[in-house]
Amino acid sequence: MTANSTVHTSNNTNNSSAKKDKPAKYTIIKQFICENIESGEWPQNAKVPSENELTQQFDVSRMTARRALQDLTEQGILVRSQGAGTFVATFKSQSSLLEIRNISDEISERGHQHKAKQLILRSIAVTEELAILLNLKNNEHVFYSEILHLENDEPIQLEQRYVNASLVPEYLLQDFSQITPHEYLSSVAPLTEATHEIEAVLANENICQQLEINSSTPCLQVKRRTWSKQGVVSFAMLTSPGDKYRLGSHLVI
Amino acid sequence: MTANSTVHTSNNTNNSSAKKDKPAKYTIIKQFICENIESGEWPQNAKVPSENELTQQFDVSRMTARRALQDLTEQGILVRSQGAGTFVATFKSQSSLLEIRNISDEISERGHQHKAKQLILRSIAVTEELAILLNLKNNEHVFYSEILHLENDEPIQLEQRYVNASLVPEYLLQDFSQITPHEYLSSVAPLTEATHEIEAVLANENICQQLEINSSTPCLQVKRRTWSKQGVVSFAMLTSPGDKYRLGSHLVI
DNA sequence: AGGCAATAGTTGTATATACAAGTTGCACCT
DNA sequence: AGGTGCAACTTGTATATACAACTATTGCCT
Repeated sequence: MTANSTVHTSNNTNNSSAKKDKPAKYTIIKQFICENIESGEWPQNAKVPSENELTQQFDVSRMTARRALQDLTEQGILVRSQGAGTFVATFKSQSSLLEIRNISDEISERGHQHKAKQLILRSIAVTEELAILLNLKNNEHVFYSEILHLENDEPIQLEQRYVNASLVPEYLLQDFSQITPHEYLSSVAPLTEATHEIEAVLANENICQQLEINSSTPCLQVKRRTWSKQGVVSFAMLTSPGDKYRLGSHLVI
Repeated sequence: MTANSTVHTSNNTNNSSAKKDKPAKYTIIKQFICENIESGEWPQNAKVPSENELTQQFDVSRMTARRALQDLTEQGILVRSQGAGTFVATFKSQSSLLEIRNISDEISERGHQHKAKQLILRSIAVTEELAILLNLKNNEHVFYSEILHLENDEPIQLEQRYVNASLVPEYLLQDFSQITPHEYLSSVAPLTEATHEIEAVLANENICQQLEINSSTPCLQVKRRTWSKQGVVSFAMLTSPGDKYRLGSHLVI
C-alpha cells in the first residue's frame, strides 16, 4: 500500500458531475431554458426569449445570454433564425452520436439516483475465450468484477468486466475503494479505441436474477472491448432489460 | 433612431460584381488551421497558436480568434486545456461511430446474397402516434411499406417504413419500380439528420411470422427518424432476430 | 538535489459597445 | 383594397477590455 504514494488521480474520485464550484452564468440560463422546455411550458416551435430579453431578466450582458442560446442551438435543442428569433426545436435530439457512455452519467443526467452494487470482485482463471478476447498469453491473470447498476433502486444494468490483470499493479487488485483497475489503466495510458457489439439476447439465469427479470425478457447486451497503446485492456459485457433501457443516437450528416 | 440617413437599399455601383458572399473572419482562421492540420504541418498533439498569437497574426480581436478555436474544438479537431494551450486532437473522432447502414450493403460486404421482398405498399390513415413521429398536420397522408430483407434466402430484417406522403409527388406513389419515396426525397433535399433508438424487444405476431421466428425470440429493433430541411421525412422500424443480427461500432478515441 | 514560491502564459468567463443583416408588422400612400 | 416602404426587433459578426482559473516553467532557498 505504501501509504499515500500513488493516489494519482485525485480529482474525480467519484462520479462525473462534481462541479459544484462555480455555476457559470450562462449555464444558469441554459438550465432555465431547458427546464421550461422539459416541463412543457415551452412546446415545440415556441419562441424563446430573445437575447435582449434574457439580458434584462438575468442581468447579464448580451454575449452571455447569447452563449446560452448558442450552446443549446448546437445541441439541437433550439433553432435560431436571424431576424426572426429563437425557437424550440421540433425534436429534442438524443444524447449525441452513440458514444455508449457510463450508465451512471446517463442516470444522473435524467435526474435520477444512481447506485452501483459490487457483487463480485476476484481473480479468475483464463478461459480460452477470454484469452482471445483480451489477447492474453499464458500465465496471465484476469480480474473479474460484476457490478449491478440501480436507477432509483431499480436494477437497470449488470456490468461484467474482465480486466487484463498483468497491466495493473498488485496492490491495486487488493483494494478498489480508491480506484478501479479500469480507471487506473485509463489514467496510465489513455484508452484509444473501443469496439462495441450490440445484441438482443435472452440473459442467463444469473443475470436474470440480478436484474430481477424473468428469463423470457429480451435484453440489450453491449459487449465492449477497450484498447490502450499497451494492448487490450478490458472486456465488458453490459446487460440491460429491453423494456427499461435503450440506446439513442443522434447523427447529423 | 437614425432618421432617414441610411437608404439601405443597395447602392448599385458595384452591385452586380463581387457577389462572393462574405468569408467571416473566424472562418478564415478556421480554414487556416484546418489546412495546416490536413497537410501534416501540425501533427497530432502539436500545439496550435494561442489566442493571442492568432490575434496578432490575423489582426483580429481575441474573441474572434477564440471563436475559431472554439468551433474546431466542438468539432473534435482541437483539444483545449486551460492554462496549457490548444492542441491538435489525437484523432478526429468523427462519424463512423455507428452509422446504421443499409442492411443490403452489409450483406453484400459479407459476400452473401441479398434479396428484398416487398410485402406491403400502400397509403394508410394517419394515427396520432404517426402524426407525432412524422410531425404531421391534419389531412396529410402517410405511405407505408413493409420490406423483408433476406440474407442467403434467410429472413434477416423486417423494415417497416412510414413516409410523409405530402413531400412526394403523386405519380411516384403509384409506381416504385424506379425509385422509392425515400430515395426520391433524399435526392430532392439532402437528408441532414437521423435519430436512432435501439431496443431489445419481443416482436409481435406479424413480424415473427415474416422473420420465421417464434414469439419468444428476442429481437433487435432500431427506430430511425430521418430529417431533411423540409422536415421529418420518414420513420422506419427495423426488426431483426437477435440471434442472427447485431450492430457493431468501432470507436477510435 | 529537492522542495517551494513566484511568474509568465494560456484558456475561461463576463461586460459594454457597435454595426451588419435578415424578418416581421405596421402605417402610409396610391 | 393592395402594395410599398419604413421602423422595430432579432440574430450575426466583431472589437476592446477586464479579471479569474489553471499550467508550466523558472529560479530561489533550504
